[in-house]
Amino acid sequence: MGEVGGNAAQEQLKLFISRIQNLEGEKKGIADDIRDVYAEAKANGYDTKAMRATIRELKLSTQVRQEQKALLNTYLAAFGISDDD
Amino acid sequence: MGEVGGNAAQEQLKLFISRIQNLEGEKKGIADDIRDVYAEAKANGYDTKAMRATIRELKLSTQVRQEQKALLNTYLAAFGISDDD
Amino acid sequence: MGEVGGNAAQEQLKLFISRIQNLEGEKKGIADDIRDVYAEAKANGYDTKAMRATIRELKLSTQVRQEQKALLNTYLAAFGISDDD
Amino acid sequence: MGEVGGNAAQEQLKLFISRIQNLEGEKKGIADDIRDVYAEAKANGYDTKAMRATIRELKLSTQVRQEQKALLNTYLAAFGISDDD
DNA sequence: ACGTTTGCGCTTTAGC
DNA sequence: GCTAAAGCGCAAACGT
Repeated sequence: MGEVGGNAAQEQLKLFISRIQNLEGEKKGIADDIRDVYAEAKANGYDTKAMRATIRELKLSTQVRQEQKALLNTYLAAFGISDDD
Repeated sequence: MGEVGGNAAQEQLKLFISRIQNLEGEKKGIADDIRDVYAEAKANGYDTKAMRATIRELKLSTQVRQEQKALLNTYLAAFGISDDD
Repeated sequence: MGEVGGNAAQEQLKLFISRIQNLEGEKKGIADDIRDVYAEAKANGYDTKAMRATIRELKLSTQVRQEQKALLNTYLAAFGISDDD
Repeated sequence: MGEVGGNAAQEQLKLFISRIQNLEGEKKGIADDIRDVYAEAKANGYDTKAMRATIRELKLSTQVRQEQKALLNTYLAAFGISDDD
């Protein structure tokens, strides 16, 4: 009669996994969209390699800025100075 | 006169890059959601490593899985190890 | 008027960092060597993916390996799939 | 008489894997050395977190410089200009 | 000492 | 098919 605990746990597990699979599907869809944009840009005569390099550089620059800020905070912390910003 | 072709092209390029950056942002958001689900599952007592392995296995076709295992067993045999446990 | 303690400390710090950087360089060199061996094996017709899997299995103790497989099978059972093939 | 091809191949495989395992052992040794240097620095009163941040920043700066150069070359190539440097 | 969080290495995937 | 880059998993490191 009714479900045993083991089955309930199994159902919950299946639910978690189902959610993840759905999200992975969405993620793949987004990746496909990105491919499409690159293809469209290429069809309009743009150099996709240069575009990718540009995007990468923009991302890296942001990272460096964040890292420098973090580094400063680390130094301040090392000297017991609060770094509330 | 108005805009020269070069400027229009630049605007179009910036638009393409902007679209890609937005999509990459969305993709990252989905990835974060997936991480959250794993975290929630972990909080409910599930082993996330085994969950990941499960999802991987479900994704793999039976044929591919068997081929991979067969080759691994062939290589392990060189060390006198059987993986049939 | 000799060196102040601050400078000596700075020199010592630079030395520590230099040692670490050198060691990291060596470590990267070893990693490159490993890549080379895989490349050589591939050139000789071996499947590097299976080789990596083999090395991983050899590293794992039998007990741990069996525990992992048992848990995976438990999870797969929720989907009515047996991994005994 | 002599070895059959299969055995010879097995021996070669074992050799490749053995070489990789040795290199991985060396790599681990280097990693341990790095840990030791950090421990020694810490024992001398230095802040290891700040040290790690410093080393990371130095590495990242180098990466950015290389990426910028690569980006320039990509642009030059996109305009059909040779980038021999 | 443990749990959390970040960095590093590997795996996989996409482009050429 | 190969090379390179991005994403992910794991393990060590920090803070509590």
